[in-house]
Amino acid sequence: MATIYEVARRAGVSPATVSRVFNGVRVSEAKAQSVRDAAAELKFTPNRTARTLRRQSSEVIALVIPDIENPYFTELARGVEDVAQEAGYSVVLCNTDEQLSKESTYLDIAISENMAGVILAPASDHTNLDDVIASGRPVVAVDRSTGYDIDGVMMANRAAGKAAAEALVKAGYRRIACITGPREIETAFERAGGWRSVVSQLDGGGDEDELVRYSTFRVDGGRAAMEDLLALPEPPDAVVAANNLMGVGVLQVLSERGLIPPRIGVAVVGGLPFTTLTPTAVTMVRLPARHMGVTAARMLIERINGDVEPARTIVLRNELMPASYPARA
Amino acid sequence: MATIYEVARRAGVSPATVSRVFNGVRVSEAKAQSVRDAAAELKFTPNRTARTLRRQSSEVIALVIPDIENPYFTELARGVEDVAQEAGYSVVLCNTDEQLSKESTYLDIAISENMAGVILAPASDHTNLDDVIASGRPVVAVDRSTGYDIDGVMMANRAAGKAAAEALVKAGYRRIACITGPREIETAFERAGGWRSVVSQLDGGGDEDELVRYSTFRVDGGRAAMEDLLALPEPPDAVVAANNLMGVGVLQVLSERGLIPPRIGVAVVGGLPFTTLTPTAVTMVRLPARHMGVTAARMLIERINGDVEPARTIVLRNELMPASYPARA
DNA sequence: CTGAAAGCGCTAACAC
DNA sequence: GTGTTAGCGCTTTCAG
Repeated sequence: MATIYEVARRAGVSPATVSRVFNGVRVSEAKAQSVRDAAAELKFTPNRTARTLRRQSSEVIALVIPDIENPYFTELARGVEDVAQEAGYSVVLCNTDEQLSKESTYLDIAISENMAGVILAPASDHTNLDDVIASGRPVVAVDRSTGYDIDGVMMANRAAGKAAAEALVKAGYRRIACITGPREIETAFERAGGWRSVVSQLDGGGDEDELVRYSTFRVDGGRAAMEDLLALPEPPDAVVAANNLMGVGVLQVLSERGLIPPRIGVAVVGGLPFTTLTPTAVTMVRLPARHMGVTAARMLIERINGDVEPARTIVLRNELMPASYPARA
Repeated sequence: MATIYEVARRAGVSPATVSRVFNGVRVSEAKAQSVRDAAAELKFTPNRTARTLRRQSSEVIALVIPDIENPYFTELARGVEDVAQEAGYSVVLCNTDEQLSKESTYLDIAISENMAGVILAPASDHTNLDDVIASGRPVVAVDRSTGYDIDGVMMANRAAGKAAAEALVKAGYRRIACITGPREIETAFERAGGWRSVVSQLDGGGDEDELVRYSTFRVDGGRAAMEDLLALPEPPDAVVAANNLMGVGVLQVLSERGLIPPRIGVAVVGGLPFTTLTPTAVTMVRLPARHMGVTAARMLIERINGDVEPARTIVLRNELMPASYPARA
């Protein structure tokens, strides 16, 4: 790879001038042109590593997410990417697998690679951000909050859980279970909280603990929990799935057993990705994942550009897509 | 962030010794210990940017894929990631959106960030790898080939298309269409080729051009093509979808029109991700995406470690999951 | 085994 | 406007 020095020699200018041309600093048109020509002939591309070392900051931002195979997070990633690209940043995607150790490795890398900033969907509420914050890099939390005083973009999780449960109540179900993610994950806990606030008002209130299941935020987690609920002496007549993948798992189990909605009521928080034959009798509470990514990326870039306002948290509204029920059985 | 010099001073040794400790070069145990202590007290983390600049190579590998929202590619990414992590590399994921311009930007970045290597699923067969190859970085192609003499891991695409079509023939269908991706994408073309080799043998052979559709490798692409086929004066009685997302689109359209398989036969190359209620009457030709990622990552790491054998291409076998048909109508 | 010192490629004062 | 120069933090000869 050619360096700035070779370009400079060929163009008959100093290395500094070459640097200026590539950084949009004013240079006489004649010299600028000969630099561009020389650069083209040598196929010169500025070495980002050197630039980063010198500037103490790179043009890449880290997006750290817990599950790259979850379409919710890839949609989020698209949002981040589109905004970042626009602003001249590239995005590196880091998958933590919900593990604190992987998360902390990636955070270290973000620091030691001098990345411009990080957008983080924390693996748990024990995530340690001391170092990255001490390093001065801006961090924005997405999807889940952190306990630190930093920017964040969240979903209205409680409201989403509530809306899901209410839709089922309105449809006439009375024994409504909830399948959610691990207690340590805020979104899981909050969505279940929304559900709880609804079912505790029902006639049969008081059964909540019997009807909630904490599992993994994945398809198999939803499956296992649903099977468990069906094995109850008095199984539920409806269920709220607290995320998209769990919703898929729930529907898989139900359809295997011929309990297709509305036989058993189903509401899911999040969309059902790539569905082919979804029963229309499923309520969805759509979460604007892409929008969350866009918003977070914009905030981060403002911070990178020197914004020093106090930390903000933005809560995104979700959208209820009520089930349409077929003629009543 | 502390530097190697501060650690050195505190430990009473030279910077070189600190460097040695962090690079596993032999140093007397006494000094090593005091370096470790000093580093811990100062919370020292080696600056990767500086190391990269000096070494002319970083510990990150680029994975460049055309669609991060396609579960096929995220599954591939997981495979890559697991192997890379194991070997001490981190993976940065770059999404090209099937656009050559984005692809070439990311390739440039990989070079100018001195990345250790790149795994690339080319956006088209016009992908230009001159620069990255000239830079000496190893490149492994996945999913699609490149026209360059480099390592690659591919699916048996023709065989997959053939198997899909054959399964439909065996099930008794005779007018079998094919919905595939853009002609410029090798996998699209090859899978269609497999289908063609089967249907051209049928009684009604000769209709192939009428029954093939080239569209985008996405859900809406599959939808549009399926609708188009159904509008034919003599619509097909079955269809091969050349990738997972197109398969989803096809099934969506069919189920909206009450043409659920086996009313119309469907075979899809790739899995149907996150399905809830898939008719059992759908044939799938499973593609081992994760395995492709694992294999590619291993090859790349061997190259990074100095392997100079001639380029190899590995073709992965797919797995036919035949439809199970309900009692005949 | 250890230290001194050069330099990876670039940018940003600082002088002119 | 432009050139000179001093590092950014690290690794790696080269001596000792």
